Amino acid sequence: MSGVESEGNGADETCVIVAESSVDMEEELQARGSQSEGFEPSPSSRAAQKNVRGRETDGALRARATPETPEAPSALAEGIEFLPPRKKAAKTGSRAQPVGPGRENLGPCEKLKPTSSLTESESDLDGKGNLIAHRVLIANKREGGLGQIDIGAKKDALRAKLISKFLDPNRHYPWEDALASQLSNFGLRDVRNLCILHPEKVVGELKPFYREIVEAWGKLLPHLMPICRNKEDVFRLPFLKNPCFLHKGKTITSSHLMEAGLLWIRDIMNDDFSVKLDFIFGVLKNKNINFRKCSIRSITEKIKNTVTLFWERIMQTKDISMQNDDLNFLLCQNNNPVPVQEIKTKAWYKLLIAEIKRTPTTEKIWAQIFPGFNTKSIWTSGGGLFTPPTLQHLDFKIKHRRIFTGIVLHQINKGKYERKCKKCNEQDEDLEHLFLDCSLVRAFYSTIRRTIQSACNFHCGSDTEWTLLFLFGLKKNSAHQHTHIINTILSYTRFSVWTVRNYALYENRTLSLLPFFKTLFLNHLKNCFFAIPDTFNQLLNTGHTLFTVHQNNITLNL
DNA sequence: GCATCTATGCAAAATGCGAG
DNA sequence: CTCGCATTTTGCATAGATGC
Repeated sequence: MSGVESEGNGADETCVIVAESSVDMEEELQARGSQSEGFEPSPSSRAAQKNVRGRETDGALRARATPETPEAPSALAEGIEFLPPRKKAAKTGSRAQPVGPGRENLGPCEKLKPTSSLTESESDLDGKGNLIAHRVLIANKREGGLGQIDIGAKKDALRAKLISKFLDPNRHYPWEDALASQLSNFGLRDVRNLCILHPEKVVGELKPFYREIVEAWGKLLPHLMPICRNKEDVFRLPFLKNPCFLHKGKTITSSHLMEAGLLWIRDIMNDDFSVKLDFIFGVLKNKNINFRKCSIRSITEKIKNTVTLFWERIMQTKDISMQNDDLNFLLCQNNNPVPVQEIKTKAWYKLLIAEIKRTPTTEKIWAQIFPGFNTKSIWTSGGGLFTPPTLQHLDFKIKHRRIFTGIVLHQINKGKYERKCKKCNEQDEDLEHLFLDCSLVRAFYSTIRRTIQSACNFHCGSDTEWTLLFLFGLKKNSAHQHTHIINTILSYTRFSVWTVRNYALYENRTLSLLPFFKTLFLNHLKNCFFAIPDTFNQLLNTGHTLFTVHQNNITLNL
């Protein structure tokens, strides 16, 4: 599928996710709209606006470490960003965002850059650091993706829909004859070309549009079964490269039989499924084909076995009434065979996606670090109450381990970054150190842990469970009544650690974690108080003692 | 960490060759 | 002409190296 991979998805392959990992389009639009009206759902950004605007995360590096590079305007809240193919991205500034307000302090010879991506620093990482694979992101959120659309699969699904319309005996379309004539012009030179998987050489000779149709159909064919009402229908099927007839999981090929033009089951079999060996030998001899009887015998024996099995399967399946003997297929969904013309494009798409999507690599790594931990559960953990996109973004990056730690940065630019943690100067900074083991972080965590325990009446057993909690949050469907609040606290906890670390690394500034966290969290509560008063009031009355509201003034009990 | 390219391994099909 | 064994070819999947 060179077309799809190299062209169709070229941009998708390098796409990156910036924020809003769990909001749908509507919410995203709302968030953007409210931002433009001055409402900022992220209190962090507010705090940052005063003196360190936009430095919460990536911005820090961008603003200081590379003064010639302007920070992209509200880059982190921009949503999903598609970067052009890497080489072009590095060279051209054509996709750069216009310079927005608040950019006065930047150097004179600034160069416009694309908006933020998962990369931390443009000067060091632009175009590098592959982010999260497109194949992962097309999975749904419960599987670690973002439900991103795969355009290639979407296209194939539409092509498949075309075929299923073509096969519908009850409806006729003006373009059917054109498609039928194309199908009789290659391979088997018959509409039953739709029964087999064609090699690339054969498909390559087709006109581009029909080539796409045949290729898309080929991807779905292994899921399908041709409708056969009787033995005669079976005998009209081709047996080479037909996914119905598998031997040891593979389709059967035979250049001898192909060359001899013996393509259909009825060409080589009698009504009792015995092989017409002598006839085959005769045909091969007549056509001057060099062959071995034993080779032919073994290949036909395989065909006989698989055809017999297929026939037995046909006998077991339900009788599908057909009006005529046109070619048609069934798709088995949940053990329920459905004629293809009833299949929706979305169902085709899902089938195609299943082949492409990959489970996130990060799952394996978390499983190594936490033996016995169900790593799949991280995708349904976290979230919280009106969590700002910036925080969701960070949480998503942590889950995927796409954090540019000291070790990674050092690898990329040895002169500029050290492996050591800038905060404690004790150990090398890997992800576990950054978010869990750093001595400063640990002290902070124990405070948060005590707060959650006492104010939210939440208790979980072991230290490991707490560690997992700090990394991923509580499961969304957790029975605990304060799940939302706890997840919000934890999200801000991670975000505070990350931001304070960035101040230390990029600006040599030391901030205290706890006060920083308090400011951010309080601002968030205030925003929620004004933005979603009803939900907020509901939360107030659930019995926690985390904060109180008195005359529109929120007090944090921390 | 991921994408790309290349090398490698594997199994099945095709072929080579000698013996009968 | 057939058979058995060995070898080559082919198609496919996977592993490893490399670059970003």
